[in-house]
Amino acid sequence: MTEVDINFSKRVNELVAQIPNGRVMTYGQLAALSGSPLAARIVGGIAHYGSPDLPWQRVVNKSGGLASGFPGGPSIQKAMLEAEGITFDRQDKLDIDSLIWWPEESGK
DNA sequence: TTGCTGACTTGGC
DNA sequence: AGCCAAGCCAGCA
Repeated sequence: MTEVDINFSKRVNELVAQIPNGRVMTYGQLAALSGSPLAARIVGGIAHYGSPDLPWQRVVNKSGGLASGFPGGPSIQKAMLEAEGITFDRQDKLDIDSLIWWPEESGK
């Protein structure tokens, strides 16, 4: 009955679903926003065993690189992000500093 | 039921 | 500069 009723996975699930087009988020951010900044791994687990309908391709690691174990390979994720309007500085690296998105920035 | 792995992050050497 | 180890929580076997 309270906001704490939301589970970790549910919280991450909602956040990923709210990522706008042309923006990306890091696992650490999703984890921190979900309540545990060190639970970045859990976000990945949720991504694999969570809702496949969410834009997990917009979820990247803090290194500015793509996620690991992505279905099809990082090249697929890169192609998806490029289709969203994201530009890559390297073969598999993106400008995380410019493409990173925060839920509080959604109105800023 | 318990145990282990896992789509990561950060700090220390 | 790059590499190693520890920590977190949830889902599957």
